[in-house]
Amino acid sequence: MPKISDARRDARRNQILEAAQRAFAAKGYQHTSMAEVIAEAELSTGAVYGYFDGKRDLFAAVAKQVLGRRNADLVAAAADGSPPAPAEVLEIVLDGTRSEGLDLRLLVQLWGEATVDPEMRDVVNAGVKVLGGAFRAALRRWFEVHPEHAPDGADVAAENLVPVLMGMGQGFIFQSAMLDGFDSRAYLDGARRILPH
Amino acid sequence: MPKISDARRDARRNQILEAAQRAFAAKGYQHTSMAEVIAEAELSTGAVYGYFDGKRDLFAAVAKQVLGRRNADLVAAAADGSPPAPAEVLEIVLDGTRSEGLDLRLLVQLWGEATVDPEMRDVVNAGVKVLGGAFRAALRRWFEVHPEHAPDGADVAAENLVPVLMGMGQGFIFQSAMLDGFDSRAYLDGARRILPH
DNA sequence: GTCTATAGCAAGATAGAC
DNA sequence: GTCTATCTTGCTATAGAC
Repeated sequence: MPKISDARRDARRNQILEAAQRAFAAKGYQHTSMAEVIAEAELSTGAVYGYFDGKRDLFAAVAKQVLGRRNADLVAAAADGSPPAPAEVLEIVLDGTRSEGLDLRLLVQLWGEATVDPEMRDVVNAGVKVLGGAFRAALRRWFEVHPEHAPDGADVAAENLVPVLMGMGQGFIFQSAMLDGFDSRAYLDGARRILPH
Repeated sequence: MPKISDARRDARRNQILEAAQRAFAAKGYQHTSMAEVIAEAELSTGAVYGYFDGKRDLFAAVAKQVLGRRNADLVAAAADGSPPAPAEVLEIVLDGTRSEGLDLRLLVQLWGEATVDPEMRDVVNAGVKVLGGAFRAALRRWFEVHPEHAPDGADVAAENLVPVLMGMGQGFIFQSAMLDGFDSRAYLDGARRILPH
């Protein structure tokens, strides 16, 4: 039986998660000390360790939350109205990050960490799998309405397009986080030009 | 005046770089200690610090070498014969990494580090700039031969395609390094299908 | 130029009071 | 549940012999 209400516990947990997200985005996961996360959350060591096992656990939780929100965007947008075109699918997901003010460097840091940490790798794989499913479903619906772009059927067309469309999204994230003078409109224009429409 | 010949010095330097590349790829830049790099190179602390200022300097040098080789591949392939189609441009660069046996996780780690380390960020920006120039030149030549895909001229068509084509390459690198059961052929097939040809 | 040994520091996590 | 104080570990980089 918890000493404080579940609602209050959840609020604290969220307070810590949001502070961690800010801190990690600012200085990077690797270069952020627990002391900095704790200061950002305006709590004390003991309090934070009461909610999370440590720095890795905290980063994994932040990542899961972020990936979950991206997926929710796409599912919501695909559910109502006419199915979005491939380029629009990409824009929905990327716009979600922008409107949320998500620092895309955080995702690139997650990728880097996932290359050597199996726990993080699992988080990334799970995120890509879920998001990929949402991509596939949205594309399939669009190809059903546009059979002229799907000679072998909507299923096959969607299946073929998913990896490379996600790749274009990952490329956007990378370039946006990394390149001086990245032009997101030009990138999306280029994508629109080659994607079926 | 060097106490040992330049050739010998270069060989030592390369020995260290290759050891560092192996060590970083295996455990990740962040999680590799200098002691491990030194053991891999079969040298001693003092010897390694005689050639590099420290771990960061070493990683930057490894990254520059790798990016330089990728660029050389593309320049060489574009120079002779008929200009490669967009999908082929992508394949040339990605095949180069495979034939070299480069562990793509190394690049993803570089990206992660570059989000927080200005020196690494400069390395990545310089690499993308050079490689982007090679992409642009190759695409321009192809569009000149295929004006039906370039209504506004070869220059504009190439300019528009470069960011998203590089993005597809970055997506490939990410997925290849990260996803369980990544199918590189399926990815490239999907790319070929949407790219002009 | 290369070696061994170690100084010196940063930071993740814990112990115990309240 | 939350706080302060601190313990412990691991690692980068240097100093000095050969």
